[in-house]
Amino acid sequence: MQRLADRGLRLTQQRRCIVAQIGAQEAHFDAEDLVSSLAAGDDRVSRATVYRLLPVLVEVGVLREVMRFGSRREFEPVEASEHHEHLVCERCGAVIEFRDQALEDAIESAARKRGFEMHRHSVEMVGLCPRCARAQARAEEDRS
Amino acid sequence: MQRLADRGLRLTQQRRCIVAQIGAQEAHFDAEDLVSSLAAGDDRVSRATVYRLLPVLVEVGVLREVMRFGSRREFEPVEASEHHEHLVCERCGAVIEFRDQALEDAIESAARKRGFEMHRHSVEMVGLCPRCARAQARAEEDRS
DNA sequence: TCCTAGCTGAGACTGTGTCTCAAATCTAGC
DNA sequence: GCTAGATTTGAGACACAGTCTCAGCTAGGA
Ligand SMILES: [Zn+2]
Ligand SMILES: [Zn+2]
Ligand SMILES: [Zn+2]
Ligand SMILES: [Zn+2]
Repeated sequence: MQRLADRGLRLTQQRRCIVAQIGAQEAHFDAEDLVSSLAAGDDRVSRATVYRLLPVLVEVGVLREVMRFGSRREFEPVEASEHHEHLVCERCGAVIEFRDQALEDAIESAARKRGFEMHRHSVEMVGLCPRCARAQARAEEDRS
Repeated sequence: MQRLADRGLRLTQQRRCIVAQIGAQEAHFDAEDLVSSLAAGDDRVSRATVYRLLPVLVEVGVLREVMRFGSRREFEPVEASEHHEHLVCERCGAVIEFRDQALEDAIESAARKRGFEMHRHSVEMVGLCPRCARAQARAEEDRS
């Protein structure tokens, strides 16, 4: 909230509700998640207001937009969650978050090497999580 | 085209046109790029047919879907384009493709370390390209 | 308290992608 | 080559995510 005030933005009741609701979300969420959570509660915040605030929160550094294959824009809080990358399981849909310093270093280095001033980055790995990889292997064994 | 026949899919005139048009595209393209390119030519292929074929081409391994921040689904050919990562400039919109073996190794290693069977991955770096970074620095100098 | 720039809500609008179904067409089998 | 029948197509309706408009409201400074 303070970040908003610092930019001369007003601390309206709606914005307080949205920010509070973001705190109650899972690590990843999208605008519709917020809209329905807010609708379920007693707070009255319109869809337009939610959609309007999210880019602002990215701008002031409260949220980060997450890269995706799907159709909805996804966000995650910047604070309270160290930067991390994502493993997405193709079979069960699980999203595993992880942090790997060697990988971060390699990314920084690749950007610097090309004269690029990197502001943010995102790595997404798609495949099979350990559990599904085992299940898959077992299924193939049975078939043969 | 052969990949389609192998799956028992028909080699229609429309599918030939679409595949040919994909060959004429830039490295990255989306469904609307194809629709308008085809409309400009003499080929008559409906939007629905283009949208229907793209997931099929991903399925048979001709295309790969690219992860993105934007709103349109993007694709790129699997063959004829070595795997690479992306630098996206926030200011001029340029997309710089690059390949970095150290980065690839770090990614492979991070996945293996977590028991993940990785099928594909995608790295997107967002910031300022060398040209825009210089322009930005110059602008800030002038202001002070 | 009053003033006003900034904010909000409702719903129209846009862009992207999917679905429906009658008509067209590909392919196998003759 | 012809025929039959399953697949594919095209046009437009539909669905979904997100943006915009504008009249009315409100936070917050004077
Ligand atoms: Zn899994
Ligand atoms: Zn995350
Ligand atoms: Zn640039
Ligand atoms: Zn690429």
